[in-house]
Amino acid sequence: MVMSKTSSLDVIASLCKRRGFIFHSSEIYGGINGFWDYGPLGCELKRNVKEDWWKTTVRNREDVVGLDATIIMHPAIWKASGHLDTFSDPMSTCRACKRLMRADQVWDMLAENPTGQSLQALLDEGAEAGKIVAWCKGKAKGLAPNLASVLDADTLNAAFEKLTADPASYTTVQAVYTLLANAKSPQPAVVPCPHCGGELTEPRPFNLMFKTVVGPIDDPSNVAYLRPETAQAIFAQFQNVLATSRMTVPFGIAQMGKSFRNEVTPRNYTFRSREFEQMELEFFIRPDEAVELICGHVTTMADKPDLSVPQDSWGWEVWHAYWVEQRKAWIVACGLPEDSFVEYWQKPEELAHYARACVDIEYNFPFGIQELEGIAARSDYDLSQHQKHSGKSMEVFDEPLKLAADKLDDAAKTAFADKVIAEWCARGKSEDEARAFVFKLFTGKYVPHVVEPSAGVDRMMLALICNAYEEQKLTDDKGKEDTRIVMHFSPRIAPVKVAVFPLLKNKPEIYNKAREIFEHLRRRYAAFWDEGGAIGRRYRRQDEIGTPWCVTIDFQTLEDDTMTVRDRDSMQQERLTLAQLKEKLDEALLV
RNA sequence: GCGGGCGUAGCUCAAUGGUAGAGCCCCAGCCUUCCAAGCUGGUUACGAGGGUUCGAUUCCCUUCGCCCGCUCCA
Repeated sequence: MVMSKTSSLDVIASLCKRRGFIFHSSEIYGGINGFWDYGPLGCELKRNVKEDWWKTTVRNREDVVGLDATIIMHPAIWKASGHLDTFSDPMSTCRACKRLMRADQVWDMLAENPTGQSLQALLDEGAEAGKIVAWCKGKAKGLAPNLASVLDADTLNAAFEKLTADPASYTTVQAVYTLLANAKSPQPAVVPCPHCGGELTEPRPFNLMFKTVVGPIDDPSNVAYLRPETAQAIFAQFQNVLATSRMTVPFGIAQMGKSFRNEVTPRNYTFRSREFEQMELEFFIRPDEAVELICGHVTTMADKPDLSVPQDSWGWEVWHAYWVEQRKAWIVACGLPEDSFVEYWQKPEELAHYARACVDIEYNFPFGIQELEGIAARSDYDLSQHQKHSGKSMEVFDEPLKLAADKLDDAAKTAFADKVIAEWCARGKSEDEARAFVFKLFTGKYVPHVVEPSAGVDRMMLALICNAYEEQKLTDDKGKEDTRIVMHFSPRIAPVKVAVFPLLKNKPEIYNKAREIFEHLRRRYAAFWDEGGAIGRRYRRQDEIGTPWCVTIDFQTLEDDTMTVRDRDSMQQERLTLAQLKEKLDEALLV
């Protein structure tokens, strides 16, 4: 058997369409970029992935509860989270060198690049018009070749006249650079590209969040956004969940649902879609200082802890590592082999300013190694932001912490406070901030920290589909070659679990017995009935959609109630009774 | 958003300034005692809009989508 695992995305996309996994959204109207629909099999697969995640993350645990919040929320949430600022920068493109850049960063970029620094040096020497002209005729040809004064002698002359007539107006790099681009141009002045001197387009709003209007009046005061991530609702509803779920820190809140991002470049099939679905968990933990007060010490990764069962003494670092392991275990359970993905620990300089650590789980897609899921240790950033912006307390009261603090005498408290203040100051925080935090801690209160495993449903599905796809070259007994396409989905996520065939459809006794068995099985498992064509063809059809087992009812079934159970991957057959078959399925499918 | 390439049936691909064809898939029927067998019949396409032309799937323009690169990426 010759196997081929390296398949292009085109071949996979073609199968997905042919068999009803994935369609392009709005296809009859020409499609719409960055939006994809799941067909009959795709939606079963998606449902299975989500249910498996939910069961593993929420139902099978005692320390995680769920939330299902709205997609449209108060716009202040996105102000507090930082999305409104970071997702909506006006962008300009250079007409000459085609670079895209944030309009508000143009002058900073110039100041930091060789062109700006070269000009600054000229100004520092006391910029005379003649020197600037010489610069345009010399150095600038390499640094800013598309600058109007470099390209065009008339513009350069006009610039010279203005520099000579009014030197006081041209004392900054920005003023001179702008003049060199605009000396002869009609109004309005253009902004020159910091990279090449070419003309930038007008800044265009580049909103990565989808905007909408709440209520019938289309007015800026009614603007709201489709959420760019599901996580923020969890923070916004944190106190409600805490108050009603009878949970205490450490515990988690999970949510699955649609999110929307106006991606610059939707690319790579469903990988980067504008409408996508997330599975996010916010797992709230005690700050390390609280752990220390309660347990007397904080377990870190240096202690090489056993990560299988959570412990009270774990600090954020261990909790983070724990969730990385949990998430990897789930991914493997869904059918992605351990060696098909990599765990990438972001380097300190790559981390967002509030993040303490972030691990990307990356899968080796046909188009490259790309992120499936991220597990971030986000400190108390999110809850603190919402506390600040909403004015509502995001603190919890931690009884064991209060009891532990009460046992300390004043001297011990002072010593502890001094230690924490020193640590905080070493991390660049203010002494006042640290003191306030410790004071709260002694009363049993703090804003919880959070570890956030955030996975993309669609990315997971794409990885599962890519991983499952295989073309096998088979040679039969007579030496005839044949290609078998198999989707090796794990039974847990396979869209159809079991297919039922009557060996012959024109023999009523077999047919009726098969229907009876099918009706029995379908009530418990996603089952599929197929009576069309030869038996081999029916097996191959199921291979292509990844059905793990096919059962065939034949004459022997009528005698001893056994049926042929054919395994997708090995193509081996065995005879089982209905009870034995159910046992086999239950064992493989239990999450 | 820019540059380049590409859009013909569900899929993979032909041909053509003058009625668009194949293989596979799919559907119905016959046949069939375990791996895409056979026979009969059937559905389905020039991405969209405009222009040139007696006539455009073919030439031109616009648009939409896909692919590659650039750019961007809490």
